[in-house]
Amino acid sequence: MSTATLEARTAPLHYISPAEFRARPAATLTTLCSSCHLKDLCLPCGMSAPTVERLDGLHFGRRRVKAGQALYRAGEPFQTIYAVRSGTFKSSLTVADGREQVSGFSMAGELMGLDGLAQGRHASTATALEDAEICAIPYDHLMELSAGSSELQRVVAQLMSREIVREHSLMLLLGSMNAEERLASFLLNISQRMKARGWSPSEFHLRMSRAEIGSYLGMKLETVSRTFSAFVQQGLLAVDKRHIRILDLEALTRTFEARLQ
Amino acid sequence: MSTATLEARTAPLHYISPAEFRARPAATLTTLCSSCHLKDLCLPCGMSAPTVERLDGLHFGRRRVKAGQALYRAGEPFQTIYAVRSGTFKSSLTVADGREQVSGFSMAGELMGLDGLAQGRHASTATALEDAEICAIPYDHLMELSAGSSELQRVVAQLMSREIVREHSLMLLLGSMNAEERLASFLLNISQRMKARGWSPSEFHLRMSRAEIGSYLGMKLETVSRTFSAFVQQGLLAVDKRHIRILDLEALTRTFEARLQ
DNA sequence: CGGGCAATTGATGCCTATCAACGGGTGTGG
DNA sequence: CCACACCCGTTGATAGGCATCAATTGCCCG
Repeated sequence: MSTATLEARTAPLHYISPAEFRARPAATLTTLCSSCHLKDLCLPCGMSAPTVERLDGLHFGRRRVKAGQALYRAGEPFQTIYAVRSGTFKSSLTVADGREQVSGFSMAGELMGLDGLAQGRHASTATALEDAEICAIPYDHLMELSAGSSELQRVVAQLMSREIVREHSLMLLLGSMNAEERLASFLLNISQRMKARGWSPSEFHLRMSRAEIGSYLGMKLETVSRTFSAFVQQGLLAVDKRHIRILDLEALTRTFEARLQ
Repeated sequence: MSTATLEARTAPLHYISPAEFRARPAATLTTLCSSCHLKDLCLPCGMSAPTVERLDGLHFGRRRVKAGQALYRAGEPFQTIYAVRSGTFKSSLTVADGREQVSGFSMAGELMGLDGLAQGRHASTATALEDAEICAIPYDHLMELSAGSSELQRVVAQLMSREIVREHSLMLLLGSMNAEERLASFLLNISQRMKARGWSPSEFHLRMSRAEIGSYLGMKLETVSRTFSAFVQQGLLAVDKRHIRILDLEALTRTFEARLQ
């Protein structure tokens, strides 16, 4: 881990404030969806070519976010949704005493911030787990544009609905699975998302700590660690810290489905 | 409980199929949002008067749903969202073996079915817990109308975002609260929703079984029952089956906040 | 009156949280 | 340059909370 990374991860919670972050001079780099290598994963996914070209008119600003920095924080005014270009983020909910619950992880091509629309303020905090780059999508502009395009309107609505469905499955997990099922489910999900991005689905590097995985899965970090060890002993995985190799995908899937049949 | 109610609740899962249900002749009764007594809770909430009048043009169909009937089922094509006019619904996710996990309860003025948009098919099943009445809102028509009204567009998007935020808090509950905190949280939530509807916030009748509450809160029905008994012993509640009286709201709130400070 | 379901309560065991100790890696400061 | 602090991850011992199995009551209805 680089010096900058460690500094940021261990700093009092955020390295520079998001307000400060956004106060920077406007990004000089902008992105065109039509020529983006992520267009099959990201906002344009499922759109017709003409509609994607309309998106180009918005010239989404690109920004870098260093590991440990917050992209936005719960309570801040909502104006922008974000698409991950590179790197990994965690979204977390903060409760009164400052403890956090991780509500999701976001990888390249995934959108963040849709939960801010309800109250006009961000409902969660997005933190980079490694140096990352994002597209900033001004929500107002996107709405104006989609007023003139039923297709764009549909896609945006679908994205929000997909977020609801995603949370459904997390509720299933938190409500009715045991530790092994939870971790298996998590690993299979990561594996699929890696595959969709052209990476190996069977060997990857986790960007989050055991504590962050545990928070996401509703268990303690020690239990996460023990469950990893159990999977290794069962011959399902090879684990070296955050480096994971899936040795027996079918058995892992069976573990995950233990409660589903 | 009426004969019809019991019949329906104990029938092999649904009394008449939703397909059959929807194949009925078009409802003769339609509803105007502008003159609806629920307009401050429901879809029109937060809209300007002119926009609400535009909604009137859609003439939402009204339908009755008997206790135990499914309004829609997971996997069915998505065309319509629904607003509860009267009665209570549960939304549930079904896993492979037929077991269900309750993902929410809906009361008068609340919308259901927004999760169906993601895949074009309903992601959950909505079942009436008592005889109920709903407004059927054709999603296509709503989209057409909102293309011409940025205000309507905003409200619909906010409704979806609100659903995401609602699920956030359920994730917090499932991920980090113990049995007493979960049940306290549930009761306080019901209490607030009762109050918003002009009913007593301190004395009400639950429409769902202990098993349904347990499924929603990620615990077993026996634990729900025991936790109710514990609250009675602590003087927080009076409980007679499904009839609940909150005796010490502050203490209940403290229980709920035990993990939040 | 008997069958079936909802709810309650008791006894027991398991899963996971909790507390604790240790090793490895990395940055810091004497 | 090395001792030290700190964080991350792992593993062990123990305790506690909740699931599980089981029995009972009350209620509704056939």
